Amino acid sequence: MRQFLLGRLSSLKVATWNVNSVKVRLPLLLNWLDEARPDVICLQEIKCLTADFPILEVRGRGYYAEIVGQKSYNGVAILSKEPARDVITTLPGDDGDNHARYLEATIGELRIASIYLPNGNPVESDKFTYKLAWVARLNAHTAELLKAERPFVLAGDYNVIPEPEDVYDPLAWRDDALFRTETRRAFRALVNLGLTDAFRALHAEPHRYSFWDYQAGRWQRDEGLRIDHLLLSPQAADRLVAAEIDKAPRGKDKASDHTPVWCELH
DNA sequence: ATGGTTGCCTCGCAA
Repeated sequence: MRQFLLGRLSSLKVATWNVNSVKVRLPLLLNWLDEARPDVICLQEIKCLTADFPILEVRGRGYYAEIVGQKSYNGVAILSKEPARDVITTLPGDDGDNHARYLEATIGELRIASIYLPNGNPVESDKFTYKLAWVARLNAHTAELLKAERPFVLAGDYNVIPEPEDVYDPLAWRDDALFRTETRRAFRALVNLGLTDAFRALHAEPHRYSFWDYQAGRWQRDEGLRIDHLLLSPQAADRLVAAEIDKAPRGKDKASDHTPVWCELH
């Protein structure tokens, strides 16, 4: 299997990054592609129409691009050194859902999804209902993916804080849509289908974050959330050799409020 | 401190 994952390469680096506008973040994105050289990177919140994605610039760095954009909000993409195959652009289960939040494709022998799960705030609104329904759809679709018994990675901004150790102040976030009991229960049900949280599988230490709010000096005080996750199928988890959160891009000028998370499969 | 910041075909909304 190994030699077929990405042709001549012996390992596969898979990353996820909510860039919060690909237009504004393009210099930082291109810089990170040059430095980190992921084989695949899933992007969220590109915040542009598909036709406006800077496809020539990423081609110049050696990446193919699959894009699901929409005006102003949301939007996901998958950049990869090898071209994507068998692309789907919506999460099955609700034909009326027109948010650009899901993209799934095959790269080499790896199935990969770029996920931008709904935020869900405020909790007393239909946005929270939509969030929980979206996770339920993802759960149902994942159950189908698992039947193939192949390596896959569900990568993205889940807008879910899995555990108290994944947030700087659990009490303050208790009733937020990212940390509500219903949200965490739905996320656990997804993971309990048999998925592995790549970062947590290799890092026991608490308070490792992938997002810091722009407001109130959260970055300067390292008061963040771990909400960007790489969930691996059993066949992918068997090949997991490394996982990291790269904090460096969050500290740069014109940073996204999220920073890249990546894992390596042998 | 019910504050604070960023990005969007911006003057309100989403995060």
